[in-house]
Amino acid sequence: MAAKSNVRTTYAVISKTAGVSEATVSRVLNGDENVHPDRIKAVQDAVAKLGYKKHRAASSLASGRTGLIAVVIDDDLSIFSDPFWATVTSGISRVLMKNDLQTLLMVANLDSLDGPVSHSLQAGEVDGAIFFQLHKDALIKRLVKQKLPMVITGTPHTSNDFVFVDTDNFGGAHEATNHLFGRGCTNVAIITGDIETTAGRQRLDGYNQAYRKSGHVPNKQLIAEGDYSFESGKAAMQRLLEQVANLDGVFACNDVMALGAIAAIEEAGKVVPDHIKVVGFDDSLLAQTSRPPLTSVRQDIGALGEAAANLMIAQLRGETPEPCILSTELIVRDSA
Amino acid sequence: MAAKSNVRTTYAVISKTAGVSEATVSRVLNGDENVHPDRIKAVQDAVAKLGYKKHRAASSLASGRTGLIAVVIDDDLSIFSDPFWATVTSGISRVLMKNDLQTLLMVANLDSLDGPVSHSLQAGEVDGAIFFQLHKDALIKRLVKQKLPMVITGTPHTSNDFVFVDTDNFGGAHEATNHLFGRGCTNVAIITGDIETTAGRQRLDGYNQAYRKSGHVPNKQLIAEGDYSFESGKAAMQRLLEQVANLDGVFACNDVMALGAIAAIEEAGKVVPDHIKVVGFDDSLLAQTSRPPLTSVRQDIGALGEAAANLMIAQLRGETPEPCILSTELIVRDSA
DNA sequence: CGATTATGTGAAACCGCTTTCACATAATCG
DNA sequence: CGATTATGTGAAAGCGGTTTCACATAATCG
Repeated sequence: MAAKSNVRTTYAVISKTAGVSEATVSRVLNGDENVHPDRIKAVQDAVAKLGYKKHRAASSLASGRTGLIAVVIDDDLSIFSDPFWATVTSGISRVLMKNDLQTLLMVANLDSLDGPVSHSLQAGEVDGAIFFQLHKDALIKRLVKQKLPMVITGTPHTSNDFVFVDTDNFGGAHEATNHLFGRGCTNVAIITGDIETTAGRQRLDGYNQAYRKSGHVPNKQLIAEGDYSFESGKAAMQRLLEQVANLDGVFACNDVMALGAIAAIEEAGKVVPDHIKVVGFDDSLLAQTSRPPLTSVRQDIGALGEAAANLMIAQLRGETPEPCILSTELIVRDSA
Repeated sequence: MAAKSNVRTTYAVISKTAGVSEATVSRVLNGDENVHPDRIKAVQDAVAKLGYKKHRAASSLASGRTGLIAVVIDDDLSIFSDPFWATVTSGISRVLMKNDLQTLLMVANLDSLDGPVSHSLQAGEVDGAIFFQLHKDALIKRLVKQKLPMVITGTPHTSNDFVFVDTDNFGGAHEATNHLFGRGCTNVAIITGDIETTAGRQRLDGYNQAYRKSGHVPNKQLIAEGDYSFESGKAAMQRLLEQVANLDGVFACNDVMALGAIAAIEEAGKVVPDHIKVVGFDDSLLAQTSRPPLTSVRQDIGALGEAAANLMIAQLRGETPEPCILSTELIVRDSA
């Protein structure tokens, strides 16, 4: 009388209830075309009735597909204070989940080609990997050879052969700089981000081109190098204030540096935006809460994640998708 | 002549190279005590030589353990701008990885007891789950019955039966309030967070108790309700300024609201900290970059994640660990 | 209308690891 | 010193799906 309760529902049970073989159950559950409608129905009914859910491990073992996509993040300083990747990741996760894939998070140092992450990826523990802002290409190159589907968030140094998504850094910087000219500025400086990164260089390029288009020539003195930190923004601004007379506009390559710049400007006794106008990049929370509220280039970070996930899914289907560049939007507030 | 290259190394290969049975290979690789040292050595050598890595799916299927821990995040607004959970998660991930566990990220709406997350967890796709700031206990309660090891980050409403980690919200708020009195304030208001949450209530309690200890009685007028947003902080402060004469100190339950409060104070023509002193909570990036720099209660968020992971690991070992409360530190800057 | 091609199905092998069980050998005991 | 108890090991049976293969039946053809 004691019913065997709580035994896992398996194909055995389903095939019995539906009156078909386990093979057919598998076919139905994997969307095989060549199954008679009646049986498809029978299986689906049984599945619904029994509340069946496939056993991932068993399925993986048999099929070789794990249903897992790794999101790999270099274990860096920036991670700890930057809401950026959190947002991207949640975008990725949402899309993957909709496609019945799981997100495996790997936060680790990627310098070594021999770390646990590297092992996991090479051992086929995942069906694909999405990378964030990589400084080292070595690992990626190796994985590409192994034909592991990959997507890179941010433009890679060696742009060939990789599938990537990125914000339109160039366009955003271009628009920001343009906006400053449009507001009547004539001496517009830039506080760059880390020029080692592709994003940093692209933003600088955008600034330069906008400058040329305005009919002026970008003076080298107007280019101050920062590293995305508050301090660097402040220091860069102080230097600019000393060296450049008539400075009336600054494009900072992220919001944090823009705030640093504003701090420096106010310490020098000048007023934003009356004397000097400031534009940031990211449109982070900081931009909204600072005083004066910061004009900034917004990138749709969630969309970035979703795009990355979609590119991954395309690859899993066997397609070879084109890289994807997402456009930006200038949010105008009081600072410029 | 064509060597079968690129075939996966399996126990079959290892057992041959090491001259033992597959069973013994398994024993060695799972740390079984009862194996002769010589054979352990033999197996380990073979493993090293062949660069072997266990096949997770196969191992899962056979053992019932997946090696996966879910990190479950309610798909809420807060996620998108709050670096908090990113930091916690990376702490979790780091510790888990060290213990040969993987982090499965699940960002989803948890209201339904029938969503994909719920299914995954109940279907045994993971060995345990770490939850963030939950509003609904229903899912958790069900999982607890299924004996799925769980850790909750943040204090749950129904505090019994759950293993959780949290910041010492009470202590932090207590210290913050105390600090204001120590600075000579006599009329100290609080801008609370969401009182529905345990954290919000605990911070209020800390404020109240510190107030009483100082010998004064906390006036109801001094308690303004916020919801952690900039706007709410600003609005709350405006109300306080109207209603309370001689206000000279404010404890805001997070940094964002503290900035909102400062904005309101300055708009009212008063100066921080000369007229009114302000303390925040979180010691986020905002606190460092605001003007004046914000005195704030710092919580070690990375440690919170590590603690959560460690509690999970303890449960996996069969222990029933005590909840864990992490202490805070008051970072004194210019605002108070 | 018999021969050929499509279509649908189930039996069974297999994916790579874990674990039970039986068994051989070594250590301990009365 | 024969009888117990420990200790170490391998053969083999799963774990729960997927996929090949052979086979039956239905549709199409000359």
